[in-house]
Amino acid sequence: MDASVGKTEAQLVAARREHLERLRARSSDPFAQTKYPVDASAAELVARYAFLENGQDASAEAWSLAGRLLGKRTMGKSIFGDLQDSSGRVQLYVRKDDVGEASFADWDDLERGDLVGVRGYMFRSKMGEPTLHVTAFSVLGKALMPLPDKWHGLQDVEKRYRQRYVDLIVNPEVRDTMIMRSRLISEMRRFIDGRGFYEVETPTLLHVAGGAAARPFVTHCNALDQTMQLRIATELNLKRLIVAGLERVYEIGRIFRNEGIDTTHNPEFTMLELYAAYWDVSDMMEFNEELVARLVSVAGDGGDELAHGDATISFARPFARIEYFEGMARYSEGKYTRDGLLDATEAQRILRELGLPPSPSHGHALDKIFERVLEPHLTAPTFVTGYPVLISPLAKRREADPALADRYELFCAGMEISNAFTELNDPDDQRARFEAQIAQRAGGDEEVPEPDWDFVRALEYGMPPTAGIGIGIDRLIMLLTGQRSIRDVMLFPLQRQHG
RNA sequence: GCGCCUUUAGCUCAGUCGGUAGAGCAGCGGCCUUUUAAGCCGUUGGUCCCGGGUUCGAGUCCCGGAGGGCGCACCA
Repeated sequence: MDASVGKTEAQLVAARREHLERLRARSSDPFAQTKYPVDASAAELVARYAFLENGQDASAEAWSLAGRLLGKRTMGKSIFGDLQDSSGRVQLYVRKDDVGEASFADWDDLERGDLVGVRGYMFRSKMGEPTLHVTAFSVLGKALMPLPDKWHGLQDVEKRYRQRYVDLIVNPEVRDTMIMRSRLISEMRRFIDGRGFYEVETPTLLHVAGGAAARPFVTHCNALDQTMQLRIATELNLKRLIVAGLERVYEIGRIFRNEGIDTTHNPEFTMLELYAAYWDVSDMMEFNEELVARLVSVAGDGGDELAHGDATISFARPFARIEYFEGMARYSEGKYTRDGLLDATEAQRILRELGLPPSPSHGHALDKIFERVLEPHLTAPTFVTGYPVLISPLAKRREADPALADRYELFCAGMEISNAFTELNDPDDQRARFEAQIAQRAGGDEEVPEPDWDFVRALEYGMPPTAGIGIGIDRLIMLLTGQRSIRDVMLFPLQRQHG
């Protein structure tokens, strides 16, 4: 806890401790409670009794619910309160006549933030508010810390991230977003499981973090007395499982990349990777389109559109498709052609022309040009297909055009949503591409991973033709919930430790 | 790493030209048995992010530092 508690805050805490002692003195010790029989939720009750007219009650049916008291309006011998549980909020009404003098006195020592269990029946107040008329209650916990402003909630962004529990208590929109995230991931699993995939877990601690271009976090394993790296992708281990014959596998898990932090990057984030033996990239594209359409429907209340800023994005299928080099040419008025981009010297010249710094490698240059030239135009969901092999070290070549990989990326709102390809399963080609990466590393591109030679050996045992996909879950949730910062779709985003 | 913005009561925020700290909510004491940002009366509460400097005097101006946000750079 924060050691520097201000005087005002200390007084507020002291007052709450006095209330606690008074409750204990009347043998209603909040912290002595172990459980409470709950048979309803706030949202359920409000929905179930929607038919009640103003002033009408349903006193024949009693319900018990529990949650946090978020408001208290004392009117002499009666009290209105607001109870919040995980489903939402419902108003409470307590009368001295109903609960008795001794019990009513407990409410003097209850305040915003406390945890209560209540039993009673529903009615609709004169003003039309669905309300639980409380006939009995228990104090289930005491908040010793004062909650933020009841109207403005918690606005201080830093405190919201550092003390997310407070943010979630008082800011309903934050709760809604996090609950929607959970529902969307759950729906994603249901969709995938329904197609015969096994969910698997592969190691987070690795000797060589591969499968992507990123700097890893480095740590040390005491038992082995060896340096370890945190994974930057799950790709290579999942493909080992394809070699092993599991045929359809996926993992939803944390990935760690020791790089910058901004509105679309957090050092640890959640990735879905999925591999299907005997599929090719076009099977994956269809799967991807269906999955995204399904999630849009969940997030968008059954529709196929999502609000994005002031605009609306349609996810009506089929999504747009454009070839990588076609797109580059189109959005450069024909200046950046396939031949030019595939020439390392010309690619560096284009970088200069765009005012970008020189790249440590040809592949890096292509990515920079793509981000500048094409990506900003990809607002509607669009599959960009046919990536150059030189930036696709793990993808299979197109048979008809060996400079290109059978790969696509799905973009939306200027953000990369997924990356998929027919997997390279020729061990000799894979070994050659790893060797090319060693040269890139030597050339100064520190993002290029160290080769994982055991992965080549795995391919030497034979991997069936396979398609794979990676989806950055956090960015997808941002898109689906209309959040502008990755921190607003993560429960506990990374913050610098206080000095 | 660079630039801009920001940090005042538990929370949300004012604070003019440099003149010695304000409001609402919360809390505390009252009144009130259908209110809902309840209302009415009274009232407590401050490391103005930290450290220097200028000044008779700094929340305010200057320098340095820290946290946070945004943008750029970085980041498949």
